[in-house]
Amino acid sequence: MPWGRPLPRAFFDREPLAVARDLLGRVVTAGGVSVRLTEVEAYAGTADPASHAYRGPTGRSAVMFGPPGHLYVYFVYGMHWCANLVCERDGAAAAVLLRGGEVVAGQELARQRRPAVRSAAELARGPAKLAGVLGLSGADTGADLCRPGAGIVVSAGIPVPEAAVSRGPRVGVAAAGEWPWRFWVAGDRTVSGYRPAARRAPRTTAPGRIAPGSAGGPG
DNA sequence: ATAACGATTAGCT
DNA sequence: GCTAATCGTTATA
Repeated sequence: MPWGRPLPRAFFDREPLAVARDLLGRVVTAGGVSVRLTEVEAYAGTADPASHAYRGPTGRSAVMFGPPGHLYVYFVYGMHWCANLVCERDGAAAAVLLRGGEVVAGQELARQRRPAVRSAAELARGPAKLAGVLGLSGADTGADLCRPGAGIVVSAGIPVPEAAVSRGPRVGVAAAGEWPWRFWVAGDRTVSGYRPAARRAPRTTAPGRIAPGSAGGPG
């Protein structure tokens, strides 16, 4: 592998802010494609209103409560997958969302997986595109990235010096959106643009209607 | 059982 | 810049 040794589990067994900052420049390899990370976001489990783990373990967030160095892939907007790396000790529920990066190997495969993309810089710009070019989906949740011979790995890559690291609020996050827990490589074209949380559309259906079948359905 | 919503993207103006 | 697409997860009844 040309991207150096896979990162040890101890790398992920730290608070998410430290892991997120140190993930910049590292290389994620999966499904025949490698991406060098340029943009990530930290999520801090039960202490973080924006985290999927905020309200305690559920079927979806269970893997976040497990040991570090595992993959958490979730489905959103009815069509996209986004990939996280679980951090902190077993029992804590922190994770880092992979938001952007540069495709450094397997570009042809990546193009096949994202036919709509026009430029190389755009291939893995945005969390769903990044997970998409790597071929990740819910089936990969729970994968152990630190096991010898793992099919999905995070390699040492080339760490980013402090002077090149920028930090600011997380993208598209309503609750606790102002927390500056997003890290990116300053000026890099593979970093997605900032977007505040989407405004909710006004209600179109009147509230308080009685659902059909609610009175006398099958037991 | 059911409504509301989402850590987004692509396509169009 | 604006918004349709599309469905699993969650909270609530």
